[in-house]
Amino acid sequence: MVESMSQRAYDYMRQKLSSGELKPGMRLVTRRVAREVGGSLVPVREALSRLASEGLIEHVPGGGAYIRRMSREELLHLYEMREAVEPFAAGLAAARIGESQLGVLQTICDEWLVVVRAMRDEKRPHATASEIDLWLERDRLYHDVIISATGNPFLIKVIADLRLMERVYNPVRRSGDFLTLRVAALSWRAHAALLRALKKRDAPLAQRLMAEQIQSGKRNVLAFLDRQPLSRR
Amino acid sequence: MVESMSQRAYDYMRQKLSSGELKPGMRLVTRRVAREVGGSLVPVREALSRLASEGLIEHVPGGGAYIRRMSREELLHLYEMREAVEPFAAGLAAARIGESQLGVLQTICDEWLVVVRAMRDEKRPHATASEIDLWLERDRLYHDVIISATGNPFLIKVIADLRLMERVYNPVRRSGDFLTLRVAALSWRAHAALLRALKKRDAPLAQRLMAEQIQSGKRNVLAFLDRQPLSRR
DNA sequence: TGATCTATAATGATATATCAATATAGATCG
DNA sequence: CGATCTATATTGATATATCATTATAGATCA
Repeated sequence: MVESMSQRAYDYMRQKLSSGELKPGMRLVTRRVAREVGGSLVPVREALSRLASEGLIEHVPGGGAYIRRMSREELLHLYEMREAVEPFAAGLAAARIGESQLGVLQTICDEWLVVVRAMRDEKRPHATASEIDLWLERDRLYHDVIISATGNPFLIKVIADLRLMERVYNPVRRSGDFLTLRVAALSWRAHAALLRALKKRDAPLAQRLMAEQIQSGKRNVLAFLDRQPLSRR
Repeated sequence: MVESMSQRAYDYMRQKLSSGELKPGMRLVTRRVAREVGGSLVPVREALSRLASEGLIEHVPGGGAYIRRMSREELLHLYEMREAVEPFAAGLAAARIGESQLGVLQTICDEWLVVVRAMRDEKRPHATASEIDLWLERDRLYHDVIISATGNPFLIKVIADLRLMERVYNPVRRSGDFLTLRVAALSWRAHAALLRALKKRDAPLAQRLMAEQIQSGKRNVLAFLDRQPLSRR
């Protein structure tokens, strides 16, 4: 057993949350999870305790564990929290990021640009499924690089948790056709601008650009929610 | 049983951390904790998992749980994290705090002023033990009030954890004679200035003043550490 | 005496068992 | 046929048991 059962159960649940397989409101039955990861109840409960502490699941006393639901108000609080820490992290990263990490970011921006140009040249208003997968995977990597560049484990942990929540609760990214040419082009421009700020070591600018990215994300989510009927499940 | 064993064990450990009874590097023996709280191993392990997730304890695989140690560098990261969130919270609080909460803060500042004047009039360079207790207890309350005023549960949880860490790892407050007349007077002035900013609903000023408070705290800790020989235990 | 080896105890990690509360599905009755 | 009642199963929460590893204390021997 290379890693503990507790850790395996924890990773298993995070993975399922990250992939979108576990959706808000779903019940987590301890024995079922234990069977799925091939362990017993104790390590699974430990994993669920950790996830509850991170705010991803909710324990109803005597009534089991559920993937946390998030009201519109709570979603706003989530974005508010991200506005507190992620721009701050971007500012730190501007001072601390290394050349090789900047190279990774540049590569990601180049890949995005390829997608944007393909969509424009082929006059496609929406990205393909594989383009969306690439886009989102690179988005995770891009932000991971910046956050890691702060070198601050507290910041890294908190932001990782917030970003996982964002993936669980942001309904936009699950909508399938969110990546329009317009959205892709704007997103590419914003990330490229942030990269330029990091290269120039311009901390205040990097901070401001990251704040704008988050606020833009928040606006998108709110607009989406307002178009949507009340969420089911 | 009004609360779950798991919660009781968790509260028990947080209490012991908060009071300073548990110090960095100490080993936590599951069976011993279980006996102390009157439960069994399972809920205690759940509580320890939560605390580990919060960064307060460290699990050495196969080797037990220890109160986390924090290097000078990690302590700097802790303060850096606080600089990210607490000033932000103070800025939000300036917009959202209610009149009654402002009244609580005013009362606390008044109590502090009484202590400062007593020390000055009686020409005592150091506070008494009971004055220190009062001072620290009101300091906790003061900051709790501000953080709660944000109304943002994410922010509240993260800052509560950071402040608990600060209590565990800040060696200054455990030194007994930290509350000199000078320190008390400066601290009172800083907190009173922040309160004025909150009353004026001046978010940028509140944010800046909170940042200065944290930076000042950081300087104190660093100066203390530099005067200190290598920490024992 | 001092070093090493061994038996014992302590401990972490996990598995299994227990018990009460809750949900579920039949069965019974009006 | 529908409502209610009861037996059964499921589940959460906790306790206890098991097993491997590590620490500890004697005991043995050079």
